[in-house]
Amino acid sequence: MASAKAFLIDGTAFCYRAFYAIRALSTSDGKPTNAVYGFVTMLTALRAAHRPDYLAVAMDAGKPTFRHERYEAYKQHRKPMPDPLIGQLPLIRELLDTLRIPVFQMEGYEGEDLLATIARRVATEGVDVVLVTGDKDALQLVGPGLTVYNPHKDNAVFDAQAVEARYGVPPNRMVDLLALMGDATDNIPGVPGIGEKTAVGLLKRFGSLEGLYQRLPELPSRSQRQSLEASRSQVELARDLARIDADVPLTVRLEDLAVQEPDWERLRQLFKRLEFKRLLSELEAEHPPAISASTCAGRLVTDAASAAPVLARLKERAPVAVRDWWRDDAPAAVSLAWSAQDAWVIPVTARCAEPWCSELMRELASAEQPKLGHDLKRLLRWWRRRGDAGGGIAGDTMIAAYLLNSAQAAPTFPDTVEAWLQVRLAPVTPPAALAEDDLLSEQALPPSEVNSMAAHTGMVFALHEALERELERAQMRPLYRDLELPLIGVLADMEAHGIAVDREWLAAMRGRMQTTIGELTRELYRLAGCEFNLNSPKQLAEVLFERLKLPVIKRTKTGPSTDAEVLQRLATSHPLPQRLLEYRELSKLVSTYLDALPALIDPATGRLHTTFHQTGTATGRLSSSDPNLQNIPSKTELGRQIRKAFIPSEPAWVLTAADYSQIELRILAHLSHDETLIAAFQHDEDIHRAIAALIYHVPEAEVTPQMRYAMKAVNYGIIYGMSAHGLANELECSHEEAAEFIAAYFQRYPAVRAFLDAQIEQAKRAGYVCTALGRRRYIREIASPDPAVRQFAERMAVNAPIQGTAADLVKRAMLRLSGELQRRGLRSRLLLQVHDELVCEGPPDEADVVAALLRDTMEQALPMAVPIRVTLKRGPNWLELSDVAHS
DNA sequence: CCCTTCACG
DNA sequence: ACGTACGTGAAGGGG
Repeated sequence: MASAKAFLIDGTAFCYRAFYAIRALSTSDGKPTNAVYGFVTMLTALRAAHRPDYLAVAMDAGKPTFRHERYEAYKQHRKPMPDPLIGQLPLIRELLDTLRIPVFQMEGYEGEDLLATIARRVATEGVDVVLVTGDKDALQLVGPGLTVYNPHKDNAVFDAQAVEARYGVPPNRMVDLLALMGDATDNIPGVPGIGEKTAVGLLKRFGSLEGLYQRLPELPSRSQRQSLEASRSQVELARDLARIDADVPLTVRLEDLAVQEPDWERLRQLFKRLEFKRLLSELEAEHPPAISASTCAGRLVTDAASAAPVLARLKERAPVAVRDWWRDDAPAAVSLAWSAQDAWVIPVTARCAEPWCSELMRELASAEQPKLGHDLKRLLRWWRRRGDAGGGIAGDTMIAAYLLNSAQAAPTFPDTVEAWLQVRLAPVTPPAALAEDDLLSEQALPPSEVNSMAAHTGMVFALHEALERELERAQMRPLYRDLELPLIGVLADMEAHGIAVDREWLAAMRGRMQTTIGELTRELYRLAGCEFNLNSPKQLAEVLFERLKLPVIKRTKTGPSTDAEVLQRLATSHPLPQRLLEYRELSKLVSTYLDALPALIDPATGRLHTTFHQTGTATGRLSSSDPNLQNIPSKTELGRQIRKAFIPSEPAWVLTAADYSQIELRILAHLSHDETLIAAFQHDEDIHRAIAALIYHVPEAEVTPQMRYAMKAVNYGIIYGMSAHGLANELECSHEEAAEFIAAYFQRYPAVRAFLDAQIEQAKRAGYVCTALGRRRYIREIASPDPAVRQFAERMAVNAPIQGTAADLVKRAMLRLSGELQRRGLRSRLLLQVHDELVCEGPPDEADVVAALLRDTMEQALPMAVPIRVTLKRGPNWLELSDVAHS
């Protein structure tokens, strides 16, 4: 049997090698990682190739050693270690610790001294030692059972024979050789006129340095004699310096060096932190994320008897952690925990109808029962639909995590736990994969799954605590507690109630449009001279630009563009583009709305139930999906007809829609404190006209529609962080003209300029910008060296506080409105939010009260330096709305 | 799954 | 050398 192998690595040399071998790498926040990366890959390669039984790494202490004391110039010419490498040393230490590889380091000694010392101890136990280093000094240690391996020089392994073959002297004479010929890396000069060849020759003849000096007169060459004589003391010093000290006072036991299983979980965390994506995925492929938190034993609730203690706990009304496990549109199981050790799993689907389960759900849903969870809106919506009251949300980790990092859309619960608690939760087999009929059988819901679910649930408390602490630090607790948390219930109600639609109207529209689409299709084929897929931009491009030889106006990443702007321009040279625009408008309406909406009507209610996403945007806005009810057409007459399908849910009821008027501009005036802009709003007239009058220096009455249009574009440009180029594009004017508009605007509104600059400044300084209610958007790209990326970040920094404050405002209005509707016992209810618009329905006799409430809650949502105005309309559907007179 | 296009504010 | 306002979601094509 081959004897065991110990690989002892010169860590400092390894670091240098890794640092210079790997191109600059860094994490997204700019911390260099190339040396760590190189260290990992080199070490992995070494282990894979040689499968050592023992491993150790020795590092220089970075402090003067006995060598410096004896020789001032020792290594003095060496440049200090580069800062980016120094910065990575702690990470490399952490890496080695995680890999469970022992690291030796001692003041006053170099790594090689430690390696030699360890090697000597280890060798006595019959283990073959391999020193991993590129330093020639180490060759002096070579002997029986000890070789030197330089992985970067042809994988050369030096045993005694190889040393002699390469250097012409045995290992124990290497110090003599190095002293004679010098060693540039250590700043040791050597003897003038004596190079490697001569030095080897001398040592062969005289045996050793000592022998050489004793028998110096025997040397025939006078010049060599003189040179050696003159540098004798220096050569002897060099020899002593080169001699590795294998007697470092250090305790080491062989078993400490035994190769161990790395701490995979910590290694995963480290790779993740360092953003080593490839290494991370390779690691996860071989070592799936560790299961943790499995100490939590969950108890299964399957009948009235096992439900009794849970019911009793619920009656105490202590905060409870809740997690829900969904199959399709209903929770397959709900798990509860009062502490990490006190968790219960209730399979819901199978037992939903039984009284004990209904009672549990009712107690849990109760507004009196404080609940902590992750995306509680989903459960709340389900409870509302079942007729349970629903409420009592004491915390939601999804919302809290979103407020702390709105850049990342809706992270899952395990991801959030991992990000904040550095714990990887064992995956739970989705109950959807479990048997439909019987969730209660051992096979369908094995104890390991129950325990995993319990572990997740128990983790809610710790996660929420960590998030709340951070919210407190970021001064977002009021935003969280007083706005976002209570909004969950409002949104759940809106979703659960849904909005009624007129199927017949949608079907009739669809029929009409299909006919037109058929006609258009035939005509388009005729105009093209061939049949092609009208929905394929690629095939269309071929027809337009190759077959019809029309000019390419602009390009996308993949080919010539065929978007509406391009087609509009081509329309003057050929009839096809115009027809295609018409086709596109119709096919968009049919596929996105007329086909999709009826399919999403809930058969149980006959209504559309959108999902509002409270954590979907970077700015604080809501988003809506399945279906998206925030992008129902309004701009073209044809598209607007779709709105006629949105109707009240009771006969004779009315819809009331309330729109903020120029909300973002008003917010800009408020946030910038620009007196001129504030005054313009206080006069409460057509703001674009008023601003145009100021910029063009004409009386308001003489502002032309073109002037007003241009000012409107400039106003929106400001909100979007405009560039002269963008504005020129929008206004179809020259770059110079656009620049003049902007200059004139900022001259008129200097505080606006200052405000915009301050946002960019704030983003640069703090890394984030804030809304009126303290909502943050982190903008890391603001420091990007790439000007395009940076400018994009600057526009985000300008836009986010404005768009986000508008979101704050409308959310507050929703909250108050919903509270008032409830408090007054009105039957009217809030149905939709479309960013700056709220839509309600209710009986006609409540319509005036509702209109007044909408106006009041929306206009008074936050104290502002400018008046906030709301336009109110009502009618029998979302299309046919008439103005509500100002009361 | 990514891209393009287009619906909204 | 290149594309240019901010924020979304959905559909359809194509690799």
